[in-house]
Amino acid sequence: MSGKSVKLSELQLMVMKVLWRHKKLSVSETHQILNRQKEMAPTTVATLLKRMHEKEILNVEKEGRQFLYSPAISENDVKTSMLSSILDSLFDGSPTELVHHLVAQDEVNQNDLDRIKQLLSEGQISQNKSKQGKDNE
Amino acid sequence: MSGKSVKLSELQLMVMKVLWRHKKLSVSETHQILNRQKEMAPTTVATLLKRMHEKEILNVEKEGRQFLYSPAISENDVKTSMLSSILDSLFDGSPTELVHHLVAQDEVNQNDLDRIKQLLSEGQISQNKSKQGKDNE
DNA sequence: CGCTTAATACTACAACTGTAGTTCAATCTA
DNA sequence: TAGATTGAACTACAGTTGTAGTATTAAGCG
Repeated sequence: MSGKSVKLSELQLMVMKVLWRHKKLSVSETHQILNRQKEMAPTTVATLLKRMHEKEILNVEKEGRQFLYSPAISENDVKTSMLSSILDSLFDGSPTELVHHLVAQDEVNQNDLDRIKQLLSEGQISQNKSKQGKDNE
Repeated sequence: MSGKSVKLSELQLMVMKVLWRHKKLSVSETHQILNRQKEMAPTTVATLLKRMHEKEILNVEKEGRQFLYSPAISENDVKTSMLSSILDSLFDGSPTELVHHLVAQDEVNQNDLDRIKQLLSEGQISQNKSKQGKDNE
């Protein structure tokens, strides 16, 4: 399971990232955080969250008179889904192509290269990846 | 240049792929090709092409009484743009993370792995960051 | 108990997208 | 030359997204 193709807009992704990090937030909390990156009205955020809930990418629960939203899909699922989406649509499903492009366009520095190789070497067995960076708040 | 952020929908990408491959096509030719993958009315294709031209992602030229459309942006630019877009939005700009994810999910088989490693080795030696000013964007 | 406030609900609207019908004009063909 | 065909132009419409104003309602405060 968890193999549904999720496609999120830029903004929706911003919302998700906030919620992945904070687990569960009210509308106004979400607004406060989002507002730092991009100014918008509180009602805008409310609408966004509501719609995202309608699409079942967010869960809601009521606490008192306010809603608490939380992610209904994991960051990993979204990454997988979006990555495999561009993989198919742009790179003919070839990860090699993708990586090649990544390297060729210089998005990757020597350090990255080393780490990637490192990771590839140990790679194919363990798929343990959990690194959560906290930023603001 | 060529550092503008292009974002194309799935369908638009299909159109682009057809045009990248065939260089220059009339509406009906495009329709015929696209129609194999996804059934749609000829007028639909015409509308698509027209809109894409309005957005300057396609060039047009008139031949007799029909239009010939051709790509106004290269496949490479689109790959770069979309790749760097998800790189930033999903992987905090870290190609390592991206590759890691690619590997961690079953998208990559042993053969891919080998080729990627191979390719990384070359990348590291030959085109070793011969550019400092990645002042794109 | 009224008033202010906080929160949600409802409504709106424009741009973009997928989709395609209808109309009109140019061409080809019998 | 008239009818059929081909292409493009114009129009339409619903769904999504970004954006936010307005209305309503439930609390909390004096």
